[in-house]
Amino acid sequence: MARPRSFDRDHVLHAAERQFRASGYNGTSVDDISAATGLGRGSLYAAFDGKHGVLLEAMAGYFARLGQGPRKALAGPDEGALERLHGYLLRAVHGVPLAADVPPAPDRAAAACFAAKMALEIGASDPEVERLANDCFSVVATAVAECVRAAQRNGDIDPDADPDDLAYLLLTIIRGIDVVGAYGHSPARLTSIAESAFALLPRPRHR
Amino acid sequence: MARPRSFDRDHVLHAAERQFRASGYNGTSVDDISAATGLGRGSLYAAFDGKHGVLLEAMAGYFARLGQGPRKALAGPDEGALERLHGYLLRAVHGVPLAADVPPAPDRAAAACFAAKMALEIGASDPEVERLANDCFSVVATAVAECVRAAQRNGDIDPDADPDDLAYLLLTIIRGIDVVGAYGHSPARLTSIAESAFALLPRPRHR
DNA sequence: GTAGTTCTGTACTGAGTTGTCAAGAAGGGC
DNA sequence: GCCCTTCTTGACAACTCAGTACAGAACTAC
Repeated sequence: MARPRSFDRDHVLHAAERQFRASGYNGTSVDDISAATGLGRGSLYAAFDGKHGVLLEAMAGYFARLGQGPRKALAGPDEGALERLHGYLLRAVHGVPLAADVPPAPDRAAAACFAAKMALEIGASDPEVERLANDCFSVVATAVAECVRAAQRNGDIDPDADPDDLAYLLLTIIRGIDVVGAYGHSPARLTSIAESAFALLPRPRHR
Repeated sequence: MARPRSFDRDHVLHAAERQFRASGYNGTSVDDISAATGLGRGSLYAAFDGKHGVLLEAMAGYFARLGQGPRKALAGPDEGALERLHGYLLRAVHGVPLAADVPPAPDRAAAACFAAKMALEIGASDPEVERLANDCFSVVATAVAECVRAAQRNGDIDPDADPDDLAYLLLTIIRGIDVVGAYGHSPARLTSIAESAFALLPRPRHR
């Protein structure tokens, strides 16, 4: 009974996310989003209620993808849990991809976690963004902690270590790699950091 | 033979730094800087050549302060080196203060390392900022590595560990704490992360 | 005290920004 | 095939921003 939307909502949000990650929130104008998505201003305002609305929805989409990216990558049997953690740490060197089948962003600052970037830039003055970013962190932290527990059950990590503490630490390191990557360090250097972190994981004592 | 400046250059740069750290680069207007520093536009342009110039000089000042803050805090005899590392990690929970005698910023995103914040926000499109930020990182990394070596000499850290790798990892964790802090986590949670990191430092085997 | 130089504040310009609006286009129900 | 609803497009007005220019103030040297 009415004209249907001619654009794919997710596709638009992806393009907007890429733009926000590349230029930051305040560095991105509505015209930039318009150009990146191909949508006119009017459509943008009608569909997302402006720049801030686009950001919130893009972050919500990002959050939703975390359930299919990191969470799936970390879930699995106890046996390979330690190796899954290892792989996850190493993949963090290349940043957080826009989507599973999309290559990571060319420059490292744009490859950093979307939620982290937005939280650092505007989280202090934007509670909604801060909360969304924290949600992103929490969901991955839970997945990492579960993977740590799996590795503990398999005897690969010291059973006395607190899995939640360890998960927080690992995620903190991964977010730190994003920052160090933004300084312009080579992937090799970042890999070295990730490997050092992995090497320090507490192994069972009776080894 | 001419009218002297009526403002203190360092004071102005400090105020500008606070503003940049609170609102980000693109979120800060020249008028904001003017209001924060009390300087008129004309004086700002004459003394610093505009917003970008203010940023570069503020970052240079930040860099200079690193030599008196972290570097001095980490330097010292081999004996207390491990404890100095411990203290440094724990202080990172409160962020990087504007100056030694100034309390840390009220909200955590504004307390994050100035260089890191700027690198993440505009480093990708601003090579000068990226380089300055990297300089900041390097000088502290060197100081941390030296402190690690001191702790190794004192038998508190595994002598087989690579001090440079460990320093990079520790600094990555500290930068990660900035990010996690921006999510709104409590200082207690950040402290827990810092303590977990410290606990994982490789101790000598013959203990 | 005066001249000369530099600093300070403000007004101005042009570009860029956001959010709105109205007119036209496109598609589904009947 | 017609009508109605919704989407889309582009233009518009109000505003903010960065950077410049100019006039006045302050200070020093003589």
